[in-house]
Amino acid sequence: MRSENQTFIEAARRAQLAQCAAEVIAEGGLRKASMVRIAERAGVSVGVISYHFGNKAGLIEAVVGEVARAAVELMEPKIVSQPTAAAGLRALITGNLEFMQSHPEGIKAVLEIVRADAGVYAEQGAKAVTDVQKVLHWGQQTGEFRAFDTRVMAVAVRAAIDAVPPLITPDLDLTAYGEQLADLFDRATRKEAG
Amino acid sequence: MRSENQTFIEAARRAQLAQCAAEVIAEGGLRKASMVRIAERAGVSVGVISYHFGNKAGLIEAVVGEVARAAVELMEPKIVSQPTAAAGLRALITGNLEFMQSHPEGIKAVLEIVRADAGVYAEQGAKAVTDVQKVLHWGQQTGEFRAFDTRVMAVAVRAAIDAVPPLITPDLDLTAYGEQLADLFDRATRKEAG
Amino acid sequence: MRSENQTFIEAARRAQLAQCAAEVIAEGGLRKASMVRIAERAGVSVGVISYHFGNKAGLIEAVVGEVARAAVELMEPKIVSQPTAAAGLRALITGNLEFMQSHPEGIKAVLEIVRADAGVYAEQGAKAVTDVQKVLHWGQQTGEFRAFDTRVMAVAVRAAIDAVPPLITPDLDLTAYGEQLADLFDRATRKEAG
Amino acid sequence: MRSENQTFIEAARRAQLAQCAAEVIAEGGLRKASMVRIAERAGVSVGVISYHFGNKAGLIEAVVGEVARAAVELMEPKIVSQPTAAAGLRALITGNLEFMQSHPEGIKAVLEIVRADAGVYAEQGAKAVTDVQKVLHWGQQTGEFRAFDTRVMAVAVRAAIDAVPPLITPDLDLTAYGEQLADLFDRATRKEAG
DNA sequence: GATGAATGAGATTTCATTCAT
DNA sequence: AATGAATGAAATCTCATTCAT
Repeated sequence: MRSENQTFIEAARRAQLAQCAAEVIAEGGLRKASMVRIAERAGVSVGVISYHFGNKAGLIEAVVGEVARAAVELMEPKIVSQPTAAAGLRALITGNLEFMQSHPEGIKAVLEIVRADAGVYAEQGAKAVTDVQKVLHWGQQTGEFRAFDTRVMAVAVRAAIDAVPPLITPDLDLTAYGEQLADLFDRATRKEAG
Repeated sequence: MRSENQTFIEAARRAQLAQCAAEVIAEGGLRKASMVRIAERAGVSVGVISYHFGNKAGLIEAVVGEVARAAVELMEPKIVSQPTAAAGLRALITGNLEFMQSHPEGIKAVLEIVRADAGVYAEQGAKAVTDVQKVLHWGQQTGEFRAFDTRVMAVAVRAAIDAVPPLITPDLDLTAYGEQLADLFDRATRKEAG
Repeated sequence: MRSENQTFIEAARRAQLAQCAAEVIAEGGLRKASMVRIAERAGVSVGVISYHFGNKAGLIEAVVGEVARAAVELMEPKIVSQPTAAAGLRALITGNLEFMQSHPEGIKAVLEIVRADAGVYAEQGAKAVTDVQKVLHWGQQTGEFRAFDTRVMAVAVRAAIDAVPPLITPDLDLTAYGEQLADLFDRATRKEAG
Repeated sequence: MRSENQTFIEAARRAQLAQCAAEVIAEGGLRKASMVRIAERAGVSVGVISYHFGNKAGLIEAVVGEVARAAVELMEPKIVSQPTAAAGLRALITGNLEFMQSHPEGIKAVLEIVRADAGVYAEQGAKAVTDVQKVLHWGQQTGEFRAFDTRVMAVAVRAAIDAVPPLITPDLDLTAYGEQLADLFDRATRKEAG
């Protein structure tokens, strides 16, 4: 019971610190997100971060991990439950934008991180593309989608989605944006006379 | 003849240093592109960079400036000479990819810079989008293009293009990639039964 | 007890570093007083200074602040408690020299700083003169002092005082020096046949 | 004839460069007076300074030398030709201020230099004081002056004079200032019932 | 578990000086 | 004589990391 409690506290602490880190990164970019600033935001001293995450890389990894986990959790069921590939692609796009709505700092931070440490996160970046590619293959095999290079299309979808976070303002209607983007790629992928 | 010669040497040195900077940035990202590394690549001492560009910001500006100038020079005439907006959009996309073919390090470096110093280059980034938007407006006014949010579409076009440089390898056929991308946005923009 | 202790350590460290800085500046001038030299004198690494004072300007400010506070504390009551302006002027002069006796490095350092960063400390320099000027006005209004340009006199008093620190040696009798200087300005200011 | 001509050009060049250096130092202080800035002011390249003066120290020395020579030339005859020590002291003070009138940049520059490199110019500084002291001794021996510590008085005179250059503005009446200062020290030095 | 003082490496910038042309 | 490109040292500042308490 004691260790469970401790583990719980530990997990909560890690989540809190990761959240603070995400906020700081989202606001000022990765370069300005020093350990001191993150610690200040969390109201703790720098040593705490080292204690919980080993080093800065560990913290960054945790930020990415938390957001990725939440993203997959939210979006995956929505996509795979769709009856058609076209609906799956639409769900993928709108699901991503919904996620941005609910986790704007998290997604901004992760994009900052992935872009700055492209080398380290190459694998994650590649997976983000192949996940899209799977849906595209699905649609080509069912005959819903026309013939096109799935990699080119997947990269474009991914890029179009990842371009959104920096545009987010209180005024931006992400639902409408998602519909526009989904229409865009619906037309780009489907066979001629839908 | 003497001063011309000296000006020539000066210009050559600047070009050489800017080229080295672009290479280092393209390879390792902006964060790892310290003055020391750039100077080492060029085979000179760090002071030389300060001497020619004043400071690091001056060097970075020079890199961006050179690439931007070359890019506009190559692409603008191609786009504006097109008879239709659809052809203009295709030219914009394929022109960009052609430019990447000839200046891969330059374009990689500039994208790194613009993303890392988003604040400083916000204007340039916005212009890159509005330039696309102009072509889209043109097509909507001639009736070639369907109704869509031009900002969403322009951002997607720009993002799809800017996603390419990191993918470049000796094996990648940029011409084919360009045709695929142009087809993608051709279908995404045109009226139903073209 | 713990936090008080820590605050105490922090304050002691700051005072120690400010003292070391003052010594180094007093000995070799501000130009030679690099962070490295000051840190060496204190037996710590350079980063410690940034840690405690933010940057070099912060350290310098601290040196000036400490000395100025101590100087005002020591001298102000002595001057304002005098019954006549003549006695006030004498107290001002001898008080300054007494302070030099007890804080020779501090006063040397501050004079170095104020002279080197004339622009930054223009206000402080001006105040040092107007403080003298006030006493002179007082004497002219009570009729103790003859008519003279109080600015010229005040500048001369201030300059004569500030010229002393570089002359300080173990042999120099500052009390006698103070009496001589006070006599000088007593005669310079008073009405003809006192 | 050739070498004389060359020597003449050489001397003119040196004087011009020293003048430019004095101006730059007077305007921005010694710290901002880099070789590049001085060379720019003179419209030549940095190498020229090294060529003519060996190094920066040589240039600085030349600046001090030129001003000192001009000052002595102007003031010495005025002082020694006075019939009384009191008149001599007055001439010393007003002569110095007249010199500031005609060579404001030179005198500002020299004061900057002497203060910054106090160690190097200790001798010159000492001489400036003993020159005053000689006049004071003279007055004490003739009985014009009262008994006082000539060193204290001389330092005060020198300090009061050297405090003036930073105060110079187009509005400041240096002649009036000189009279005030001369009156001050006249009263400070003379016997009781003048 | 937490603190925060201290370290030391790395980056930029400035500058006097040198030297080939 | 003059130029100006290049060097190399010195200085400041920022930070991730470590460690005694």
